[in-house]
Amino acid sequence: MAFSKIEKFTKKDIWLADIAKALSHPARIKILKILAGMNACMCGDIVELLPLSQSTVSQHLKELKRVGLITGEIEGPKVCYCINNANLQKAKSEINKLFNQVFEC
Amino acid sequence: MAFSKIEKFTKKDIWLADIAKALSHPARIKILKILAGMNACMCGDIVELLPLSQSTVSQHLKELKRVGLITGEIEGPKVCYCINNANLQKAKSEINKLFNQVFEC
DNA sequence: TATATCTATCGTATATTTACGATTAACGAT
DNA sequence: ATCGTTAATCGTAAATATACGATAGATATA
Repeated sequence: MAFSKIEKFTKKDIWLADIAKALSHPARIKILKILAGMNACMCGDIVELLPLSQSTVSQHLKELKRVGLITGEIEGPKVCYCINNANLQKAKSEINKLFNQVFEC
Repeated sequence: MAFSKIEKFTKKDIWLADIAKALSHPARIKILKILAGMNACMCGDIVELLPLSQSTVSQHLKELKRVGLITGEIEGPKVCYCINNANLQKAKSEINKLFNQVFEC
């Protein structure tokens, strides 16, 4: 790769691509669904619901947190993960906007 | 990585992740917007609109074609790329479904 | 205070992605 | 038939992602 060319694109496109990247692994899709199904937030029993090790799940959670789709609050010895509804809403609407923009061809 | 665990997830989640992966680079987001702006399909002058080499753009086009978001028809010595509206529509609605599913928490 | 539990991080191995230049293949025009 | 144009593919290098076990840090409980 020598050097990444990512900085040559618009902030918006970089942001959209970054959200898409966070959604680009089935484990992370599943984590979002699990967190939704719990309706209150929940801690890392997520690990038991995924066919992956604790450390790998932790990495996937970190990636979702990085783009702001979830939050993780320390609660005693556990960590309580939640969907970040505001950011999810923003992601949804921006992705929709992209699709609509691409449709009008 | 030793072995990928992707086959341990549902077909639907794998498919969603795959679409997201195709959208996970700003060059591919921009390519979709370019193709939309042309409203008829167009050939690889896309290259001139991107800060990337011809071979790199070709790889990005291949990735978008792989997941079916665009089509590429040979037209003489050129290749004419188009948005695949049906597949784009499907992607849009499934991603929306995912977001709505995750919201109801 | 010692112990058990939970989760992030470190170190590491392997796979995949990104990017480029060079080459090849396919075609139209001369 | 040759030449120029277009775009895919090959070979390669470097960056990033995926996955795990081991370890470390934080905390609740005994």
